[in-house]
This record gives sequence, C-alpha cells and structure tokens, in this order.
Amino acid sequence: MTKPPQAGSEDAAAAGLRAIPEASVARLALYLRMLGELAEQGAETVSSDELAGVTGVNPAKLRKDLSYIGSYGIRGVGYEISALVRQLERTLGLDHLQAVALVGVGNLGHALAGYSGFGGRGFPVTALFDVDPDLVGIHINGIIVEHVQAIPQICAERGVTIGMIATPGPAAQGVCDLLVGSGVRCILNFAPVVLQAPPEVEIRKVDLAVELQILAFHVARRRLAQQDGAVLDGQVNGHATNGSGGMLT
Amino acid sequence: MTKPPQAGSEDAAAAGLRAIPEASVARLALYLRMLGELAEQGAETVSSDELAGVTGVNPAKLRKDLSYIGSYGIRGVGYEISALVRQLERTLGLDHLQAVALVGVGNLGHALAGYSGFGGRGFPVTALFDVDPDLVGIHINGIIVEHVQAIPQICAERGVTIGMIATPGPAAQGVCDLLVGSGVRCILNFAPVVLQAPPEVEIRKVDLAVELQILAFHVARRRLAQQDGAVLDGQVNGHATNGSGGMLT
DNA sequence: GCAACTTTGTGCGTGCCTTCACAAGCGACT
DNA sequence: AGTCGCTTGTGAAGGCACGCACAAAGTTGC
Repeated sequence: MTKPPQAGSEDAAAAGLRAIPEASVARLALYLRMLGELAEQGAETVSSDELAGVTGVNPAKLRKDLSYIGSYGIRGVGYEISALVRQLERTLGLDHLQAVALVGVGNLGHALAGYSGFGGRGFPVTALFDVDPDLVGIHINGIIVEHVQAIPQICAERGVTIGMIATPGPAAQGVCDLLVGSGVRCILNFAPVVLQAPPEVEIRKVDLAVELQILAFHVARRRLAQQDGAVLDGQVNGHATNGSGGMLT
Repeated sequence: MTKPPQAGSEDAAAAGLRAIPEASVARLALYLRMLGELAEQGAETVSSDELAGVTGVNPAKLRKDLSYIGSYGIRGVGYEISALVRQLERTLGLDHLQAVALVGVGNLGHALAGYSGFGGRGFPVTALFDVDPDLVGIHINGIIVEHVQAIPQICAERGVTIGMIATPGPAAQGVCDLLVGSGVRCILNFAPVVLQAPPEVEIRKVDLAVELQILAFHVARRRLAQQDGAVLDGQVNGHATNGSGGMLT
C-alpha cells in the first residue's frame, strides 16, 4: 500500500544510512522482536538458519536483510544477539524515543491507547485527541484526552514524531492535515480512507476490513476450487520449520 | 508478509476463477469500498482515472487489476459502478456471508468485536472466545463470550470460515491450532508471533508494533539525512498521484 | 599448525509486479 | 453515415525482490 521508493542518495550511503528496501525494513522489525525473545531465553548468538526458522523467513533473505545494516555476523558462529539488537535499534530509530500522538479515542482508538505493545517497545503514546466532548478530558493510561484543535500546540510541545489516526473515515483527512501542519511527518492510518498528503509525509495504512476481504477471497477461491474438483493446493506459508519455539500456552 | 501462492489451476481458470496476483486482490478490496462511496454520492459510472485518483493507484495498474475479474468497462465511458461492484463482491467472496470468530477479548479484541466496519461489510462477528473467567459469559454486541475450549464445537455449529486472533503472544499458537483443528482455513493474526500452520491455511498478520517501527525508521532516516546536510529531498513516497481527485473532506 | 566443518555474505538467475504506451472500441456531434 | 475524442484493455519493457548456490572467513579438533 505504501509505495516502494527508489530510495537512497549517494551521500546518504556514505553515512551509516544505506538504501534499505522497504520490504526489508518490515522484516528487520520482526527480527528485532524475535531476537528480544531469544535473548530473554538466555541465548547469546543465533545463526541465520535459527532466526529464519523462528521468523518464517528464508535464511538467505534474512542474511541479505542484515547485510543492509552492516556485517555484524561471525562466520562459523552466527550473530551476537546483543550487538545485533543494538544495531537494529539504531537503524530503526529506536535509540531515540518516538513520541506518538493518537487521534480518535473511540472504539479502536481506546484499545490502541491501552495497548501495552507500544509503550513497551519505545513508542510511548504521548498525546490523545478526540472531538467528542464526552471523551475530551478523561484519562486513559494516565494521559488526558485533549480536543483535536489542540493538536498543533501539543504536538509541538511534546515533540510528537508519529501520528496515529483512528477516527471515523470522514474525519481522517482533516486530522491528517492538522498533524502534517504540526510538523508530523509519519502517520499510521486506521481510518478506511486514502489520505492525501505532501510527498515528504510517510503514510502507512492498516485497513482491517480490507484484510478480512482478502481472506474472504481465499475462502471463496477454496470453495470454487472444491466445486471444480480441481486439485489446486494452497501452499501459502512455505515454512514448516517448527524448529525451536513450540511456545504453547 | 503473506507469501504469494503459485495460484490457480487450469480448470480453475476455466471457471470464473482466474489466477489473481495477491497484490491485486488487496487493491480490489480497496476499489470496492471506494466504489461504494461513489455510488452513495450518486455516481453511476467511473473512469479508471477517477477511481485511480481516489484510491491512490496508478490508472494502468487499476485497469489491469480489473481485467483480472473480467472486462466490465465500456470504452469511451468508463465502468458502470453497480455492475462492477457486483462483480467485485462475487470475486471477493462477499456474496456469501463469512462467519468470523474472534479469539481474545482483551484490550484490542474488545475493540475489534465492537468495530462496526466488520458486520457492516459482510463479516458478522459470530463467535467470541477467551480464557479469562471474568470475560467468559459477558455479552459484547449481543454475542456471548465463550471459553476457548468450546472453539471446535461452536465453530462447527456456526460455520465459521475466518478466525481472528487477538490474544497475547504466547497464547496465539495454541489458539491457532485449535482453529485449524476446527476446520478454519483463514486466519487474521494480531498477536506478535509468527504462527505455524499447515500450508493450506491462509494466514495474514497485522503487527501494530512493526508498523510503528517502520515509521520510526523513516523518522530516523529523515533525521540522519538532515544531519548530513545532504540534499536527499523527500522522495520517499513516489506518490504524486494527486492527479484528478482533490477530494477534500 | 593443518584439516574439516560451520556459517556468513553476496553474485546471479528467475519470476512477479508495475508502468508505459498504444491499438481497439464506443459514444457524441455534425 | 462519418469523424473526432475519450477510455478501456493489453503487449512489452523495466525494476524489484526472492532464493539458490558458492566463495570467503572463522572455529573446532587433532
């Protein structure tokens, strides 16, 4: 949904800042989390094969992904987890805290505000906004919900770098404009709308209804295929590597 | 994240069931929603350029996407919206209702259960599950929360075709196994875990922390680029598709 | 110190997706 | 009826990503 940039400039490459494919960045974040879990279990090194097994990624692809952030592996041994984690965090910008603003504290927004997976991972939700007078003023997780009008002021005060939009569809574009006007350059959009913004603003979209429709398509495909009596196996997920983490409850 | 299957069989192609690229399916769902909005505004036809503007997609790509489901456009005019919507719904399997089961009625799960975007779009949430005794038995939107143990029985009774997992990470794999054992073949996973399942099961993952980390990467990249004093203007997004639709709210 | 084994890093072929550009088709106007 | 303008549908080219397979590099054992 987000567009693949023809990223990178030469000067940028000279710094530690290489042109990393968008698809790889998404996986790097995944590696980082799994490395965290491995570290908790007491591991000090991982091989690309192990980590690939846990993350469901092809080992070669994984190594190539890691090579984008520099060579931190030891041949014959694997990767030292702590060093790799540090480097990943640096690359993903987690060495600086990212203040997150959440706009729209309705059904979904309320859940996002309370989601522990954010604050625990370096993304403290720093500001909450809504238009509903019944919501403005209440506390969620210790944060006061402010009125949307206060976005410019508060975002500036608290150094917000990432905005999340969880409003109803029709309100989303207006909120987006407000955020962009306040200097926010990265937005995560949950509203079912395609946002328009200047090209320097990075927008990612999470569309739950679309996700379900994609699955519904597969259900339908399967049903039709069965009616046909055609073979048509699914083979979606490739990886049967049950290797390390059984991880039952 | 989900792997592109080497979809399609010849018999399947003979029926209305063509091999549609995974990436296209995702966009088809998007087109469908936007068409719905256009129809509400009273439009009867759209050109590929208009629809492309609204959805932020390249017009040629859009036409190719639509060509996968058959040619329903009229040259010189555009697409008749009602016919196109019908065909899209058929392709995406929305002509049959999809019963959805949601496992994990915690923070996020509760929000998902109450999200009107699902039921309103042909995805009635038909069953809710959790392990927490405080939650089992309560009603959400008129649905009783059942214990996870009841998954096999209830999924069979209610003909569940799609499962959503919104449990904490460690519980997710167990729930996944239960769902798969109950005949569910399509799963939407919100838990921060890579699920292992047989290849015939289609799994999609929505990972909120990863989404934020991807954005954080862009924040970091931007900061580093600025420190460099390098030129490196925005050009992250390609996305200049402001072409036709100003489409302000 | 040498040999055998392990694991990383990467060059390269392959296939999918995107995008351009144009011919074919349809309607409107004269 | 004929012409003109507009829009679809698609062939072909380019780019990106994936994954194989191998050389380079390090470790362990003798």
